[in-house]
Amino acid sequence: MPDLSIDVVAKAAGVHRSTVSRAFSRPEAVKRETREHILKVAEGLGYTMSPLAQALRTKTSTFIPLIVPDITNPFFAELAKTMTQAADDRGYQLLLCVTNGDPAKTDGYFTAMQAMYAPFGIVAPSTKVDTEAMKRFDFGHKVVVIDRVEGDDAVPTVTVDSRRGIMIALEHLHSLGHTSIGYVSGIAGTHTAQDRMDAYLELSAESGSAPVVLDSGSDLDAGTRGAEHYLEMDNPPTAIIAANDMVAFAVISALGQRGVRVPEDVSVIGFDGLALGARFNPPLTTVRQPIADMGHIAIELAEKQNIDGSVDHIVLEPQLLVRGSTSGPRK
Amino acid sequence: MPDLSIDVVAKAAGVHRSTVSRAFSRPEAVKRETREHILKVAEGLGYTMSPLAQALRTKTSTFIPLIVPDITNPFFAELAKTMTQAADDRGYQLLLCVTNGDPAKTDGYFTAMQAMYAPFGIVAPSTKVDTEAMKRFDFGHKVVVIDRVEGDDAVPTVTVDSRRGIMIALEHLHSLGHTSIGYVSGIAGTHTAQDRMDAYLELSAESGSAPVVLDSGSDLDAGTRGAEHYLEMDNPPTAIIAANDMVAFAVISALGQRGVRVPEDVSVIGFDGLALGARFNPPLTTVRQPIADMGHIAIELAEKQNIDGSVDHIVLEPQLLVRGSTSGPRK
DNA sequence: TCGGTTGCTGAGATCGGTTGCAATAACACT
DNA sequence: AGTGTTATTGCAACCGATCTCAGCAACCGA
Repeated sequence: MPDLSIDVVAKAAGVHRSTVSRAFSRPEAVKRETREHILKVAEGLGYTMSPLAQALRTKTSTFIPLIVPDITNPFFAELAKTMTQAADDRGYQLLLCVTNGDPAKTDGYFTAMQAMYAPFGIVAPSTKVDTEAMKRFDFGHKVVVIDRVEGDDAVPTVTVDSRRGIMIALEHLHSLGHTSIGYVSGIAGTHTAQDRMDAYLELSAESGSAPVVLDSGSDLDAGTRGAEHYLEMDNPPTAIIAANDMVAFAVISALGQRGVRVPEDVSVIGFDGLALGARFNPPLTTVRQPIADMGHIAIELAEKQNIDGSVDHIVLEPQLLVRGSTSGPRK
Repeated sequence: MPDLSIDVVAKAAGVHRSTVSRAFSRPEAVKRETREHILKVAEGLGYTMSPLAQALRTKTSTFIPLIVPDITNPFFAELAKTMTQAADDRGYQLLLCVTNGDPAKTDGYFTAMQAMYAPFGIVAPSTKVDTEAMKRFDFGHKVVVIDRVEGDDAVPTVTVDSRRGIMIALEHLHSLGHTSIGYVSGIAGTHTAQDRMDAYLELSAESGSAPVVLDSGSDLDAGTRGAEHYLEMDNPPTAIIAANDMVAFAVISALGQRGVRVPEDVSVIGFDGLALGARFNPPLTTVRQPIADMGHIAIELAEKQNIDGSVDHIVLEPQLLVRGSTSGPRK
């Protein structure tokens, strides 16, 4: 594969490099036939422009970093998937950056992002660590966050309405006849986790039933502990809301190992709407986040901000997704 | 953030650009004190070299593309996770490329990879499409494939021993007392899927029991169809081997919806060893692939090949991971 | 026929580094 | 002191594009 530079094409087409460059990046500035000829020659040679050289010169690239803490978490995986598509649709190239919760790595990715002249980046939920780093690198105006953020003002965000989601879950459970509804918390550090918990506490109180927090832990074992707590109770709730689908899985699994069946003995509802949930045993009823929309919107927000400097905060509506893990309470 | 180029540092340190360059990339070529001084100045300015400019000039970068068909599949997610780490350990930066099975995208990533001067790339399973593209782009000698490959010779591979894995599953099931063991196939197009199927067929025959292929389909619904098939049988097997964990999940889920319980009514064993399986209901017994090892080894293989041109084929041993989805056959 | 536009293309500097080559300094040896 | 090495550093071309500016031809109206 002979090295193909713009000069090679230029020579082959009998024009100057700058003309070739224009033929590609500013078509209207080149005479129609010249351009067509150049394009044909380039095509024949199998030439493509070097994104590196391009980025170096123009100080802007088409690389969009997506920073997630853990790609193993299906929520982030689905997000990554739809965002890859969304980015692609708009001519960007998504770069997945997995921090594994390591602040040093977050820092690393931010500097890399800077160095690669990424026009903007997307940060998925999103501990304080990440947002701090964001500011430190003066990226406040080039990042979209998929979560609510501390100083809500500086950076655009897209979130789903946590309170509404919990409300939907509660309503669903109420409508099935449940009155005693427990809660198991999710991954700590994120605002959404906190929001969901708060919403549960408030809405429970409002509806007159006492909140039962089975576990407020942060790690992946919250589900397991929540289940244990449930088993120890004299008068356990007849339904459980899990802060997210992964936790719901863990709860159901742990319960199952103790002989408690879902939904026969206790109903469980998740939060996320993972595709995986459809293949769980039983299929998981859950509050669905419009993940695909989030991806597209995040990119739109970023582009919009880059143009007119606007900082928007989009809040999406979650939806109820009824599958098999909820039913009426056991008599 | 003032633009930080090598010249800025050079001026600040009172030396020439080339000296700064050497201080970073060829330390031994600069007098100790000079280097230290430069590094200090750079540090103070918060300077980092531009990987872009560097790659452009040296025609080699530290970007390692990892090409996967679907990041939503937990197997690839786990692979991506460990490979990110492995790459990081060696000073590389992993770029996750998700093709969603789109050949055009695969092509796109390959050219991008070429343009970015990636020293090599990793392709995870891996339909014919991918391997063809590999050759088309003359990347045969710069790619490691995580799967077995057609013309096994040209490109280094790391795989786990499918036959051995199936054997382990079979042995486990036999030791529990099962004699009639069904099989549900996995995602098509990959060699590993074919290998596992073949191994099942052969080994079943050898052990004297007739193979029962519940579904040989390729898509994600193979599990569901397999379960349906099972339900229609007059004399269904007492255990099922699923070609991979995802399929196992689907099988158990579909079975569960029809009132068939695992492992009480039928045992199910998966293949992959996903962390997710531990939180399934019931926790999934499975044949574990050493995913983390695969990641590290893939990178080692690539580096080795880059140095001495060797093309190795590493085959790893799978392990049995007993959890809760298998037990003795129902009397 | 001449000054003024307009449209297109070529020259050459530049982005941020790398690197072969030359220049200088320092040191060893006869 | 004279000469040969060796260690450092500066110079300048180069990687593959982009972009401003200038040159040039065609075109317009008077």
